[in-house]
Amino acid sequence: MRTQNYSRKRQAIYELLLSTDTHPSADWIYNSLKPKYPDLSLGTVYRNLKLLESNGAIKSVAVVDGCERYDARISKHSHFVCKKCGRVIDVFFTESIPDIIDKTYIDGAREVESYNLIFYGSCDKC
Amino acid sequence: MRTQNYSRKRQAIYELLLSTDTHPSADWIYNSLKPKYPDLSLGTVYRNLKLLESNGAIKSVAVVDGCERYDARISKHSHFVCKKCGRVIDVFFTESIPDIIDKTYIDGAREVESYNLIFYGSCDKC
DNA sequence: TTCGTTGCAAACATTTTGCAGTTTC
DNA sequence: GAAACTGCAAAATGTTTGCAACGAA
Repeated sequence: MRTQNYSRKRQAIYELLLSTDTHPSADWIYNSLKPKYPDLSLGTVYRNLKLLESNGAIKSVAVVDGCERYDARISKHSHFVCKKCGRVIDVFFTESIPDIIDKTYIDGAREVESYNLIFYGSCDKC
Repeated sequence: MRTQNYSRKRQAIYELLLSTDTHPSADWIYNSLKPKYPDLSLGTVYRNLKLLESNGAIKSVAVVDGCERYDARISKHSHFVCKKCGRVIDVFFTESIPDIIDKTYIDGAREVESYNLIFYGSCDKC
């Protein structure tokens, strides 16, 4: 992690991500914070998302319609993506899945650092 | 599936995807076929990838460094993505994973159509 | 002859970046 | 005061699209 000062806007981005379970995109975050931070720029949102991600504070959980979607809950869980409306829903699966996945042997991999399991379909609001 | 004529270039794209296990990007396909099809255009590659995908002939298996990666082997398997070099490796996991995943209950989903499990890390060539 | 397919280039959308000014420590 | 952070706008990137010509049936 590179040295880092306190930043009011980074804090706001992180807290917004913590407060929602909608797994927002950069644009959604920008529009949500803009009323409270009128001088916020989209570039700052992108820069801070990258920074928070490299810190391990947040994760990119999916790319929906070409937009990266983020989550501040970094506990092991998975996601369901609605192909119609783009909604991203948390999936807290049974213990056995991480166990089995962790034991999966992968020919050609030196080190497996993480995995991402995404379900696709249509949600109950569509 | 919408009505469709025979197309020599679409055929070539599909056969190229069948013949490799590198899970290529549109650009890689374009550059590979360009010598044999000098008048091939990148737009045609993109159009045919979308078409083949909507036909179910191929699948998008991952987005690596912002590039969609495709696979013509549509049997149930998973992938490992090297975060350093971008290599995508097939992962043929044990029977139990699909079983358990198929049984996962997802609150908020009406219908689960598919899932995608991607591992990340570094490969043995990096 | 009809309609799917293509090359080409322009358009598009998301994300990144250079720079000069501001904030944090 | 040094270094991190930011707004702004321009650039970069991967992908899509309009159109006129071409090819398949």
